[in-house]
Amino acid sequence: MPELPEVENVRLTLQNILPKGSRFKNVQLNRPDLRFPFPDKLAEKLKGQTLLDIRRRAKYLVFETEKYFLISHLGMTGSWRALEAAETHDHLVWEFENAPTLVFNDPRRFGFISLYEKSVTPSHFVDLGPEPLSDDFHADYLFQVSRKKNTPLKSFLLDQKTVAGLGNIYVCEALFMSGLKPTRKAQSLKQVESVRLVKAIKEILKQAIKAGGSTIRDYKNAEGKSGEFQQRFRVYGREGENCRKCRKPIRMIRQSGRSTFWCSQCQK
DNA sequence: CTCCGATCCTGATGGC
DNA sequence: TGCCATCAGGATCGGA
Repeated sequence: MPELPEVENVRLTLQNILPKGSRFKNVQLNRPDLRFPFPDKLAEKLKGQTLLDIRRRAKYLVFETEKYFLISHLGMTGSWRALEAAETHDHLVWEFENAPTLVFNDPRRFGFISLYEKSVTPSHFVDLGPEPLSDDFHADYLFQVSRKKNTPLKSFLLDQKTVAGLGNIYVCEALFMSGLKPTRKAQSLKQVESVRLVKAIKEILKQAIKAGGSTIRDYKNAEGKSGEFQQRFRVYGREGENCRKCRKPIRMIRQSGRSTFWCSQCQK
């Protein structure tokens, strides 16, 4: 489900729901695990903790309390939302002293929650590449890390070590916007092309964040609102439809088990 | 080390 | 209507 723009919108809406200083009153686990077991003694540890900030790194949400970084990954179908009252079949329920109850639900259970003392760097973050919207992500960087990479551009950009936060939708859209063919080897990237590609990635992500992310099927932010960016897709999910630029039919191929959508006329 | 396929899991959808 | 196959926004693991 959620790539960087969706997770960023979940973060923004969570910030509206939970003011800084909200204190955990009760934590209820309705099953022992999601993708991984819930952290040991999660409920006991969180009770009484005060929420200091809600951040995002790549596709991870980071809840900061006095003692902990609590990491939430949404997998494909994970969602946070505010509830008026408790009593629910959701997987995780958080009650606060002075804020609405928050629930996490994840039908496919590819998401997870983990908890770290603040002195520890969460293991999920160790091998992550730069944030795509930060100054650390620039054309020289992308050009350098693409040298000797024999993998297709598509897989290269999906790899969170290259740049952290892109998923299937935004990789397809960024490759279209920059006019690059998804099957090309990463090492074939020219310097001028890496400039175009970095610009396209930043542009697409900014537009998508502003549009509230993309809702293909069931994505909603924490306030229950769907995204709008799917209305502006140029290639994703448009197999057989005409390219908005050249009118040639959009193609779909399979790369590393994922669908790739692209235009054979516009992308070289 | 690099790269790819298989895998975790449920639910929605389309063909017969 | 019912049943089965296919597909899905992600990340990790193991083998080639």
